[in-house]
This record gives sequence, C-alpha cells and structure tokens, in this order.
Amino acid sequence: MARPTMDDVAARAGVSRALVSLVMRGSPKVSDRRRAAVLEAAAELGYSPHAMARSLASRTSHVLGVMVSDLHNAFFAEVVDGLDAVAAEHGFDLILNTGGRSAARERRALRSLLSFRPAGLALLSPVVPAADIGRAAEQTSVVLVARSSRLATVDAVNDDGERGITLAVDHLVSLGHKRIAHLDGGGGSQAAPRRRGYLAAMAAHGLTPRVVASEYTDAAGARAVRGLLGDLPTAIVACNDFNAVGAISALEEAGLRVPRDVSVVGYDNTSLAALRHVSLTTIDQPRHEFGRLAAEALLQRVRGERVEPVRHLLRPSLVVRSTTAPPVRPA
Amino acid sequence: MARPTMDDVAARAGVSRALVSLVMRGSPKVSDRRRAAVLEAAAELGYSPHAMARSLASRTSHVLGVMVSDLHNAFFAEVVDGLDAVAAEHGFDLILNTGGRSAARERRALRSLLSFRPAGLALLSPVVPAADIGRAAEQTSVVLVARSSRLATVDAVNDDGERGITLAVDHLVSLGHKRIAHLDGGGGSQAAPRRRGYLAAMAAHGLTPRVVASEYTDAAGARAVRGLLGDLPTAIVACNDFNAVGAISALEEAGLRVPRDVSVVGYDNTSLAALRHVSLTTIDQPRHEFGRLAAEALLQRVRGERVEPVRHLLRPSLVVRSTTAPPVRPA
DNA sequence: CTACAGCCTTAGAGCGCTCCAACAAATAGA
DNA sequence: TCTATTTGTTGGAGCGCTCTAAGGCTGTAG
Repeated sequence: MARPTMDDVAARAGVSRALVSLVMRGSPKVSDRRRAAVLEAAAELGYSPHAMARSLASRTSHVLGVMVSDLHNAFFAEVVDGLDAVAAEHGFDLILNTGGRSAARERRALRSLLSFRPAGLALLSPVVPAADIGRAAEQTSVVLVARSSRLATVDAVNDDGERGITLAVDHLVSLGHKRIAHLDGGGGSQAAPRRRGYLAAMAAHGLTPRVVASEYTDAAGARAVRGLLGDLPTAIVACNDFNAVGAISALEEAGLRVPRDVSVVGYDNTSLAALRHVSLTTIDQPRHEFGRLAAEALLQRVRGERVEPVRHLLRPSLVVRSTTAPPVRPA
Repeated sequence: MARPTMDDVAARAGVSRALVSLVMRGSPKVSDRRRAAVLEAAAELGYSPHAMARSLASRTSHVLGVMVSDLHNAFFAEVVDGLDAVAAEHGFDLILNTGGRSAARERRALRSLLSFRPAGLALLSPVVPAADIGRAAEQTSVVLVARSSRLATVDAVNDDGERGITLAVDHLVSLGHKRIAHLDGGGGSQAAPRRRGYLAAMAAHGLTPRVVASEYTDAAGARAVRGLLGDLPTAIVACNDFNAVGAISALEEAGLRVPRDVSVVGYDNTSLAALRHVSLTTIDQPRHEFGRLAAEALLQRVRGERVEPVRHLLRPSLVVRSTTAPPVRPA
C-alpha cells in the first residue's frame, strides 16, 4: 500500500516536483503541454495529493472540527448534515467526535480535535464550562450551536425558543383556547426560554398561565397529563415532541380525544411528528440551517471576512397538523 | 494563533527536541527528572502535539475515514456512534463525510477521505459500484456496513434479514396465527432477504404466504392495508417500522383494533417503535454493534492481526411489545 | 547578434514531527 | 582499575508537500 508521491509523478512526467505541485493546485501558470503530461502521469500512477503533508507545508487547514455531544440524537445528526453540506461545497473536510455528555470526555475530544489544527471548530451543545471553550477559541475559530455563551470570541447559532413557544400559544389562542397549560422541560437544554416564552405569551393575551413540571420524554409527558385529569385545560403546549406524544397517549387512555377534547402542540418537528399516525402540530427548528450557518460562520473567519462575533438567533416556525382544533368544551 | 512547537518546549525545558518527542509518546526510557521538566514546559506553553505532522513523520495514521450515505437517517447516526466509541477507545479519530446517495458525490467523498491516508475506511451503505470500492481497498483497509460485496479484500458487516423475518413469523405462529401477510419493501435495501425469509418461514410452517407490494414509508403501509380490508389476515409482518405504523393507523381508521383484531410486527426497532404511544413489536438491528464491529475489523487489520476478509452477519432479535397477541377471529 | 522582456520551470529551504544511529554517563563485571 | 554493558540523551535525515527566489527559454526589438 505504499502510495506514489509527488516525486514519482514528477519523474514519470519528466518534470520537477514543484511543477507537479502547481498542477495539483490548479495554477494557471503552467503550459498546457506540461499540465497534460503531469495529469497523465498522475492518473497512471493513481496518485492523489496527501492532505496532511499539504496542510503541514502550506500552514493552512481545510479541516473543520466538529464535536457532537450526542450523535444518538437525530437533532445533532441533522446539524452535522448541514455542516457537511457547506464544508463540502468549499472543499473542507469534517473531523468529528462525540463528547458523550460528560465534561471530561468532551475535554478529551476537544484536545484531539485541536491536535489536527483545524481551521475552525463547531461545538454542538457542549457541556464543558465556558473556560474550556475560551481556551479552545484561543487556538482556532469556534462556533457554538444550541448553546449560548457570553464569550466575546466565539460565534453562536441558536433557535429563539421564546418566540417558538409564543407561536404555539398564539396559534391556540387564535383557535379560541383560553385554558392553555405548559408541560415544562425542567432542567433540559432550552427549557428555560420555552417556559419564559409561554409565560410572556399568556400574559400578553391576559390569560392565566399554568406550568406543569415535566421532562423531555414521552413517559414524563404521560405522567404530567395524568396529574392534570381532574382539572383539564383545553390545550397543552408541550416542551418537545416526545413529551407531546406521551401526553396524547395518556389523554387517549383516559378516554379523551385529541384534538376534539384537548389540543396538543409539540416542539422540534422531529420525524416522529410528521408520521400520519401522530400528525402532531409542532414548532419547527431549522436544524439543517443551524449546521449551514455554523459552517459559514467558521468559513467567514477563516477567510478573514469577519472578526467580531456573530450571534444567530433563528426563527422557529409553526407547523400545523392534526392535533390542534378549536375547543368544544366551555372555555 | 501561532502555536508552540516541539522546539519551543525543548528550548524551555533545556533539552533536545527528540527528548520532548519521547516524552510526548510516553516512552519509558526517559528519566523522571527530564520528563517532569518537559511536561512542565509543555503545560506552561500550552503545547499539544500536531497530529498531522506526527502522522506524516511516523508514516502511520490514527484516523479512520467514514463515509455515510445519508446522515439524515438515524440508522447511520447510530452506526457512526458505535464507530466513534471504538475509535476513541483506541486513540483513533474519525473523519467523516457524506455521499448523498449519488455515485458521483460518493466518489468525491472517497477521494477526499483517502487524501488523509486513513488507517481504514468504513463505508456505510455506499451506492458506488464495486469497482470503486475495490480501488479504495488498494489504498487502505475497507469495511462495508449494510452492503454486501463479493470483493475478496474488504470486510463487511450486515444483519441477517432473512433470519429477522423468520423470528417475526415464528413469533406470530407461536401465538396461533396462520394467516400472516407480508408488506414488502419493494426495491428498498434489504427488502429482498426479508421477503425471502418470510417465504421460507411460511413454507417451514406449512402456511400459505401472501406478499403485498409496499414500500418503506408509513403512507405506503397504510395504502397496502386499505387494499387488504376485504380479506384481512390475522397478522401482518411489515418491511420496517415506518411501514408498520402506517399499517396500524389504517387499521384503526377502519375501526379495527391492534392487536385484538390484527397483530402487527415491524422491523428495525427505531426509537419510534419504543414510544409507548406506538409500542410496536419489532425486530431489532444492532446498529451500534454494526459500528463497533466495523471499527474493530479495521483496527484488526491496522494491527496486522488479520489478512483474510471477515463477514459479520449479525443476528437480529425479536422485541415483543404491544402490537402482537393471539388471534381472536377464526384462524 | 545582443538585450530584455516576458513566461515557464526548478532548486532548495522548510512545515512539525519521528526515528535511527551515535554518543555520554552511569553501572556492572573482571 | 579498566573494559563491557546498560541507560538516557541527542543530532540529523527525512516524511510529502508548499513556496520563494532564481534560473532557462522563447521571441521580439534594437
């Protein structure tokens, strides 16, 4: 598996190594005859440039590091997909590893990524303290996804959870709902802005808020609804889609129908929500766009187009499906 | 962002660069005093070794390339997760890109991955012709996941779809079912072995098979069931979980209850199946294990422990949930 | 026929590291 | 005490490439 080098190609084409280098980099200052000879020799030998040697010699990198806190989660997979799309478009490669939701493992992952001297680093929902992120930012450009930060040196891409929940509440109010409960995400990431958004939106409509403690799982959603059965609202804004699906099944088990008896709105627009069996009205987070913007933020810095940090706050959008309808019981 | 090099550390610690190299590689033949001095100097400078320079000089790679045909698909995300777990365990890093289900883009992705001279390459369900894979295999070790191949030089990890469906049929037969239909995956990947498994299992039980054309989506599952309503079987083996969920909702829309009137089995054990709202009996594919085995196959070759190709055919397993029960209608 | 632009092409020094051969210092054997 | 051995340390060549400065060649003008 000893692969040919530039010198082999040069020898075969009867030119110098430097000329081969120029051809490989697509330089215009090479005569057509030589270029053809070099390309032919390269093809015959099955030569392709050695990315690491190139990077070392040119002191530039065409690699973006990506740390994913949890690839199991489809959310991050889609963000990586967006990153990859932009990176590939600009001839950059992704080097990826996962942090497993532990600060120690994330630190190790960070060290490993930095050892490649990447042109930039995208951290997807990291759990390490801000100090570690700051240290990484001294070595290369950093963009944070789904995690905000006060650091003046890093870019960030987030969704506006407050606004997202407001969309949900407004939608329900426009259908005629007044008694709208929120199943709260507790300590989960982004749960706080969602709760804030709910409280603000209810206040804006002059309605009485009702926050029920819950979590980001379907079991928790079901449990929360069971506690509500004595005094049911006409609509529920769940903290995410899983929670919403759990809430719906608990409602159905109690003999109620969705949306006739109770309307339910989720959050995230996961593939689950789109299933016809579920057909959940929900709030869409542009995950792919998260990845695209993150990659673009890094590339802007690489190209020196920008120095000041940028903070993207993406607008979520409402996706109306079949779990919301006007209330029939007395509001 | 000019980072310190080994020479800087050596100068500060008052030793030679070679000694710093030995310390960084954890060599035992360094005195404790020197080692401490070097580590202190490195810490003060915030030095960390340059992975690419190291790889170039040592002519070894600690990088595994991964090409994912489609990261959108949660299936592959979990395989990557398994790969990452094993790789990290052995000090390897993953470099990843996606092929977008097009041969041309996959070829480009392949070229890019190979330019890093990775120690090995994992191709997850690639669509490029075998010839391209063979060419890649001349440059580095290759393992194929969720795609079989006759190439004598590559390893492969697949699930035994035939056996998986047999598990489903056996389960239903043991519950007392005799009229069992299969919703077929058509031209989808792995649909053929699943169909074969169904036919063989039905024959083994002396039952009459009934294959209904369908696809890997919930809408297709629903459509297939609607065509069945005149002459309903007592049980359905769907080609995958999405298809099964579509089938269930069509049954329910027709006023039937699952599993009382009809039992349904899915395939893949996606997160969807585990939702209490769905609670689907299904066949589990060990996706994480796919990744682990793929990584281990590569590492074995890297370490020179094996030369002959290995073909893993993983045993799927039955996960019984709430969509299967004994038939109540006359069998 | 020499001069001087161009335009191509090349030698050679490095990028940050590893690894080998050589060496100095410390220990052991005679 | 002197020569072997071991142990710890080092210089230097080289991994495959890029990049700068300098060189060769052609053609046209003087």
